[in-house]
Amino acid sequence: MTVTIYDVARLAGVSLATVSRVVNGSTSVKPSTRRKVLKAIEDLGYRPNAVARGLASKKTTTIGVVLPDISSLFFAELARGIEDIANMYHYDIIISSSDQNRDKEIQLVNNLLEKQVDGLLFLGGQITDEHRQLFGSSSIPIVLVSSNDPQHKIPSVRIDQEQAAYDAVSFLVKKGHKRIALLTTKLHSHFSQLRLNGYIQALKDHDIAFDEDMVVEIPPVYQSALSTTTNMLKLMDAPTAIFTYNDEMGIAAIHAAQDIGKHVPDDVEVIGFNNTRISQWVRPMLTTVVQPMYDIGAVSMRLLTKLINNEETHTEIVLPHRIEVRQSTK
Amino acid sequence: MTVTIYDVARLAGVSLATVSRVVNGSTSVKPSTRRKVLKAIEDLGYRPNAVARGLASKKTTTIGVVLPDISSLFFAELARGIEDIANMYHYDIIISSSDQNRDKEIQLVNNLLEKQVDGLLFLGGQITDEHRQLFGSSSIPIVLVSSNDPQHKIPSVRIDQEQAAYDAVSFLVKKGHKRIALLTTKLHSHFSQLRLNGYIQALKDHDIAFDEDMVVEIPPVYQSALSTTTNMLKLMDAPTAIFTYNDEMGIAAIHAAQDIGKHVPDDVEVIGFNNTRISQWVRPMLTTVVQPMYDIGAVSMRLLTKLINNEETHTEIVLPHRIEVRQSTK
DNA sequence: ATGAAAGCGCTAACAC
DNA sequence: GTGTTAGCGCTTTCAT
Repeated sequence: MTVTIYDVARLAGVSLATVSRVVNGSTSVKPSTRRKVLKAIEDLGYRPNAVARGLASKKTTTIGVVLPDISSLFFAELARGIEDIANMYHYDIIISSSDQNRDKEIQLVNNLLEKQVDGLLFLGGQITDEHRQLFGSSSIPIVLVSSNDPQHKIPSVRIDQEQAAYDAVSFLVKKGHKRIALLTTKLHSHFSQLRLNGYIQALKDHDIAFDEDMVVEIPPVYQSALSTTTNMLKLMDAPTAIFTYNDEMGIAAIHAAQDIGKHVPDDVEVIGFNNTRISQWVRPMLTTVVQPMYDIGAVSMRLLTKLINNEETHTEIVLPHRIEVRQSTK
Repeated sequence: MTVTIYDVARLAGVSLATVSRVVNGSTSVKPSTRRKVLKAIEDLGYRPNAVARGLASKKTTTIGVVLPDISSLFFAELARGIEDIANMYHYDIIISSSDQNRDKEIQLVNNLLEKQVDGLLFLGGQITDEHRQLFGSSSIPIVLVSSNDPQHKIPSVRIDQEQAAYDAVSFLVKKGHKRIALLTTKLHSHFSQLRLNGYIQALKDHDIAFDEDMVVEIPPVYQSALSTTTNMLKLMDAPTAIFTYNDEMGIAAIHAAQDIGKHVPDDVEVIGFNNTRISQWVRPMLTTVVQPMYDIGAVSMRLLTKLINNEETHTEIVLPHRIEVRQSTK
C-alpha cells in the first residue's frame, strides 16, 4: 500500500540508513548512490512519513499557537506574521482559538503538548499561576505574544501598552481636551489595566482631574461602542475626545457622533488603537495608535526558533509604537 | 526524563495494554484497576504522546487547511467555522496560507500529506489538473471549500456564485438601473467567471445591453476599488449602480462616491458581497450578498469528518445565499 | 561512504 | 479483564 523508506532502499539497492541520509540532505553520500536513491524515490512516489520521523527524532517541526479568536482582525493579522516566519524555518502551525476562556486555554495547551509541538506561542489575556505552572511543566519553549508575564519569567514580545495609552491621551490633552472618554474592556485584565494606567498618568501629568464617568468598560466590539458613545455624547458634560480600545470601536465612535449630528473632528476627536486596515475604511479616516501586529507575530516566531535552538537572545522584546495621525483628530 | 506509558504501567502494576485501555476509554477494564492506573497517571504527570499514537494507529486527529490568506476577513471567519467543528470532533487544524500561488498550494498540500493529516480542506482559486492529480495521489479525503471542481469529481461546499450575482444584478435592474458597474477581480478565475456569467445573464434577461466598460478587473482591495470607482463616477456615462466582488470594495465604492460629492444611494446604489462584519461599519450601511462564511467552514469540516469515517453523504453541498438590504440601496 | 541494529512510545491483534 | 507481542516508519549511534 503505502511506500516506505524500506521500499526505496530495496529498489535502490542500498540500506535504510542511506535513503534516510539522502532524504535529510546529509553530505556524506556518494553522488552516484544519491542519484540512484533519488530515482527510486521518484519512481515509487515516495513521501516521507513525518509522524514516524517525529517519533524517532523527537522533533515535529510543528509549533502550536493559542489565541483568543482567529476570526478577529487583530489576531488574524498577527497569525499571518507568525505563519510567514514559521514557514521560513520550515515549521507548520496548529492554530486554536481559546475565546479567552481560561479552562479552554489550559486544555488547548495540554493538547498541543501531547502533540509534541516543538514550541508554543501563547496569545491570551491573563497569565495566572495555573498558566505558569502548566508552561513550567513542559519542556518546550513558550513565548507570550502581544502580552507579557508581570513576573517577567516567560519570554514575550509586545509593545508598551501603558506608554502607548499615555502617548495617545497626551496627544489629546495637548489639543486642549479636558473631557477625554476611554472606551475600554474588561478592566480586571492586565492589558486594560495598563492602558488605564497610561490614561490616568497622562491626565495627572497635565493636571486634569480624573473623572470615572469618562471610563467605560464594554465588550470591545462595534455595536457596544456605538450605543455607549451615542449615550455619552448626549450628556450635558459630553466628552470632547474619545480614545478607544481598538479600531472597530473607534469607527463606531465616529459613526455615533455623526449619527447624532456632531462633526468629527470639530466637535469630537477620536483615536483608535492597533491601526488595522479598517482604520482607513471610514470617513474621516481614523487616527490610531499603531501596534505592529504582523511584526509582533513575526518577531515572536523568530524568538521561538532561537529558543528552540538554544541560541542566545533577549527574551523580553518591546516593539515600538507610534500614533498615525489621520482625519479623526485635528 | 519524559514519562511514558511504560512507567505508568509499572507504577500501577499492570501491563502496557491496560494503561492504553484506560487512556483510550476502553470499556473492558475493572473499575478498581482503572482507578489504580488513573492514580499512577496523576502521580507521574503522564501525558500521552500523540506522535507515537499516530504512528501506531495511523490516525493523527489533525486535519490540514490550505487557504489563500488567513489575515483576510473572509478566510479568517471561514477558518473559525472550520475550527469550531474540528474541535467538536477532536481534530486539530494546521493552517497554511497559499497566497493563491499554485506552486505554493502544491507544496503546502504535499507537506500536509507528509504530516499524515487525516483529511484536507482546500480553499483556493483554480483547480488545475495538477491539483486533481495530487489530490488523487493521496489516500485521505479532501473537500473543496467555497469553490468547486468543474468536473464534479471532488467533494465541495459552496454557494451558487452565478445565481448570487444574477440575483444582485436583477435586484439593481428592477430599480431601473441600466448602467451597472461590476467591480471584480482576476476574470480568468473560475470564481469571477461565474459571477460575470450571472451578471451578463441578468442583463440579458432584462433586455439591457452589455457594456464591457462597466466591467473592471482589479485587485480586490479597498484602495484599487476606491480609485477605480472615483474615475468611473466622473465619466459622462457614469454607472448609477455598483456591484462589487467583496464588501471591502463596496465600502470603497461608497466612499469614492461621497468623496466626489455624490449621494449614496440617491445618486448611486452599491451592493457588496459576503456580508462580512464590516458591511455594517460604514454609512450608509452596505447592502450585500450574504455568503455564510462561518457555515461554509463548519459544513465543510462536518463533511470531511463523514468522509473520514466512510459515512454516507452528499459530496456536493450548495448552501443558500440571499441579499441583505441595508442603506446603500434604495 | 555505507550498513546493521536498536530504539522512539504507542496500538492492536491475539492469547490466556 | 488483562498480558504478550509484533509492529507503525523512521533516525541514529556504532561498526566497518
